[in-house]
Amino acid sequence: MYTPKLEKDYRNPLEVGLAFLSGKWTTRIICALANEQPLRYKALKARASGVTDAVLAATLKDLTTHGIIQRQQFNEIPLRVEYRLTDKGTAALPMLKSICQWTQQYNDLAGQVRCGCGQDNCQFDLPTAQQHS
Amino acid sequence: MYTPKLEKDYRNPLEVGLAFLSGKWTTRIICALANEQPLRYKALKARASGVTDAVLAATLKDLTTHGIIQRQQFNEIPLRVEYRLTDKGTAALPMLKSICQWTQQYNDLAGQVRCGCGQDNCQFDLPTAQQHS
DNA sequence: CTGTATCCGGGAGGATACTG
DNA sequence: CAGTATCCTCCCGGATACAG
Repeated sequence: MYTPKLEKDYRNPLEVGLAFLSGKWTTRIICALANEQPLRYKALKARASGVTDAVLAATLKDLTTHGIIQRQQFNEIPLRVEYRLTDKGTAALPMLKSICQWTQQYNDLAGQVRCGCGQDNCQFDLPTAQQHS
Repeated sequence: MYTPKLEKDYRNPLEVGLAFLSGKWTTRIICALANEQPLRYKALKARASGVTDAVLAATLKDLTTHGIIQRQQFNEIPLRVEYRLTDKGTAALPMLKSICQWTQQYNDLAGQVRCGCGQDNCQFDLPTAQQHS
């Protein structure tokens, strides 16, 4: 189990918000859930390609703790767990969108970056610049 | 000098944009410049209280490289350097604002976090929740 | 005054093995 | 199926000393 030693030094809400999104897999999970809900653990792992169980589980727990996603467990055999965005998580989407747009508007990223979540309608999978201009 | 060994794995513009803002002092410098322009090196250091020269210089160079701030050097004795936001940097402010608002709306941060930039009119110094509701 | 060079610690994130 | 336990690597950010 990981427990931080040093205290964070947040000086305004902006930094707190940024900290929520700073995890390597955080936005990828939000992205996946924004396109398809609910998703099971295994489905999330497939969409966040490259993540290991240890890191995925930690990220999901973190997002759940912060109230961005919701965990629903069904005690079946085999075990089934479904994740979906909370209202807070859904409310974050326009914010993420604005970051995405700013980046595209001021950088030449044409064709260089794709979401890779595997969903054709992924709203963060925007390969061409100025798509939203 | 620091040179990264592993390549970053950006999958969409969102992650690229987030990476710009991920430095510990990045938003603090943008915040300070948003309230007062131009600012000299020493003034920036005072406003981003706690930063060391090595880290401040690295952050400024990074922001300059990414076209978010502009560096103007006057070859006087003693040396004078002024920093200000570029158009790209200014365009980032609404985006930062949206992050700030989302955080405040969905978290109880009343009185807990302040910018500390020392400017009375700092637009990121928002101590009470729902200030923008 | 405005930085750079160098060294260093801590922690996020990853690999692997194992479990209810 | 859906995780946890443990160990480990890599690099960001900080301290200090020094330079143009």
